[in-house]
Amino acid sequence: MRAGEVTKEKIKRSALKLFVAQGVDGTGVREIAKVAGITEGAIYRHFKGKDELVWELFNTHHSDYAAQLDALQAAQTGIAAKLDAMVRGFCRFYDDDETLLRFLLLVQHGQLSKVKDGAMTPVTVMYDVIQGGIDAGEINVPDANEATAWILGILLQTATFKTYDRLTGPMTPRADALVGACLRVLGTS
Amino acid sequence: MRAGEVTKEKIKRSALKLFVAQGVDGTGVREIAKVAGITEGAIYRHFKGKDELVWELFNTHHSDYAAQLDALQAAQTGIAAKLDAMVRGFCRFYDDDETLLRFLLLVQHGQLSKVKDGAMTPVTVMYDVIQGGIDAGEINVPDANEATAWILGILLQTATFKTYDRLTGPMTPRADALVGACLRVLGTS
Amino acid sequence: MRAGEVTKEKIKRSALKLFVAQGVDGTGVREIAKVAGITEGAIYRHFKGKDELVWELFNTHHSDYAAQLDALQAAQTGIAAKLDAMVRGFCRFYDDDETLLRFLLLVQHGQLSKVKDGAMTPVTVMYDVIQGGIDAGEINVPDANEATAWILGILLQTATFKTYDRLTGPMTPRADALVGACLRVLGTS
Amino acid sequence: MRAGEVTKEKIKRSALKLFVAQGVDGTGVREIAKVAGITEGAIYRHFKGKDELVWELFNTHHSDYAAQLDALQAAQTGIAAKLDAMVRGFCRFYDDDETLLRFLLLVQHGQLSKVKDGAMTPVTVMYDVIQGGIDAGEINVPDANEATAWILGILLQTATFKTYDRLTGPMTPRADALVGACLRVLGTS
DNA sequence: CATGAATGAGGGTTCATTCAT
DNA sequence: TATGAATGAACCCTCATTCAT
Repeated sequence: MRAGEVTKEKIKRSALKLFVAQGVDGTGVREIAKVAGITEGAIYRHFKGKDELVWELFNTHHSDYAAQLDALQAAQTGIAAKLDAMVRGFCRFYDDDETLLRFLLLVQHGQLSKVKDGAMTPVTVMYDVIQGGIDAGEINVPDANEATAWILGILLQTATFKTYDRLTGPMTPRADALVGACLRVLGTS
Repeated sequence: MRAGEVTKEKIKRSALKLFVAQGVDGTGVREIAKVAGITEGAIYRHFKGKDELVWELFNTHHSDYAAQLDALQAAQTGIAAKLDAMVRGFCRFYDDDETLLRFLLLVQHGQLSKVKDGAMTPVTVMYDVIQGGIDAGEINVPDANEATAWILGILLQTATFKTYDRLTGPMTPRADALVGACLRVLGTS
Repeated sequence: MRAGEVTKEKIKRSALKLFVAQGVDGTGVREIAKVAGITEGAIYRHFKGKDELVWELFNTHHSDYAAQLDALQAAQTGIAAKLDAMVRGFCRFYDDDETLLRFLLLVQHGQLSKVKDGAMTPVTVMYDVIQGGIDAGEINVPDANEATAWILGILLQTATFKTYDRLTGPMTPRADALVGACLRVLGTS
Repeated sequence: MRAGEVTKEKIKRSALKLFVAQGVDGTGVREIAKVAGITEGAIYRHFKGKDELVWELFNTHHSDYAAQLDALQAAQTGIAAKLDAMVRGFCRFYDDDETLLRFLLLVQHGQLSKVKDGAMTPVTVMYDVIQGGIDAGEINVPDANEATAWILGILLQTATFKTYDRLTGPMTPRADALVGACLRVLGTS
């Protein structure tokens, strides 16, 4: 890894932590630099500006998560198996890098509109799986979009409760319960 | 309503709209004043500062929502009826004042820690109902907190999807489907 | 004069002096504020930004000078009398507010392109007078534009020499000599 | 020409173009380097800093122009012939390298004070010629300095008009007219 | 009660320059 | 020699807040 790359990674890590703790608007470039152990100006060698830093942080991982979720579901057959794989994947992602996942949830409001239409996102991956289940007659819900909201809501609010300390400990042990909840909500037999 | 009260309400309404559209940090006092049709300085006659404005906006309605939800569930007997009333109430709240509900979701991260311990919130109301259902043997879930996350997730993510235009139209027509989803996820017989 | 107007004038005067002494790019907003006896932020209540300050300073006086020169020539008949009036006017302007005139010369490069086409400027006023003299057969030069450059060159370079201290004392006593030079260069009989 | 010299010339040419187009303060070292096809740091191997680059650019050519003008006038006898040679020389200089001449006009404000007293400059060359004409009784003007301003004004403002596109085409075809104007303004018979 | 001028701290960003590689 | 990462000061500008009017 080149010298510059190390700095860039330090900037990204520091920014991530601060953004999660204080929000994007609440975090200054000066502060990011200080935590990264460099000076403000150095950030601008690696990013065109604060906006680009936020966007790169979001887009890289958002796309990556989508791709990983998609790979997990594609390896399975049937809605139950696909959902099982995705939920477990989600829990693993969370436990691997909680800060990153919280960041993605935090900034999606501002960044999601920049994602180009038709791009694969965690939401579209989930939607496609559910729509597939409907088409195959495996689940019985009136609308795939609505059902997608339910599944994502169950997963994300569980994660959110951990943020507020209403739930503690890692996510992975909760995977079984989450899979059960998701299958029930979708009305699988 | 006194003259001063009218101004105060204008400030609160303007702030609410702007906060939802641009975020709290992204909205300046100058801008709030302009939309309210007054000047910056006048705001400080009604609020100690921007923070207090945000807090008053949050806490008033947050408590109010909690109280209303609690009244709705208290009037019913049995988990199914209680949940039905609360979900329909939530949908009505959303349709009545979408901006307000979005605001509460938006700022909860920063404000929730200021809510004094033991206070009644929408979350605690929902938790108590679910815990009651568990105690009464009406539902079969391992942990009331976890189940609370599921129910809130289903409701809030549905609202969130409306924000992103993945779902359209009012919430109330979706109440039946939401009640069904919630009951299934809780494993009621 | 309202309180705010006083401050605005102080800002404009301070900026003018500093711009002339150090150039526009070489003068910071902080410095302007300090010389004006206020803080940086106060400047932005009176001007949208540094650019607007420069533009207002330039355009106001540039247009004003043009109008005054035009009035002076319009009151006279014949190229000789018109030129005489304009040259004396120029000398008076210079002696009245040397800083202002130097500023106009200094920034014209950057600002002149913002002047809307067809607007009256000192250059167009002079051009019109000379073109009139050509049409009337009073002077014998091949091209009005070229002759306009000569006249303006004589006047402005004389002013420039004062900036470099190659010439000293007020301009007005030089008016006779300047008028003579201008008439000779135009080939009046 | 050594390899290093080639780079140095590229830097000087790039800087010249950018300075003329954007001003000295408006042009960054980073930008100069990019246009020259090198990196920022490399500039500092050839120049102590930006100031030295500007100064070297100015002084070299300013002195050179003075020397060339002086040689031209020295080869002639009589004010008329000397002036004729200098004006034609000026036109040739302009047509040969317009960018360079514009640069000299642009930065003279800031750099002229660094020229050591007694040094030969285009201004002093012109002054000496005119003073010589006065002493010889060939021209009749009250003050050599004033007359120098007139002659330089005629020449430089003509060049300036070309910058503003009020005059177009090369300078050389205008030489006859310029010589005529200069001789008239000096009152030669 | 309301105004809007002013403050002072901080925002994101660019700059000329230095220096390890 | 040349690179480009890094510095640190300065840039223009916006902010929440105060206060004389």
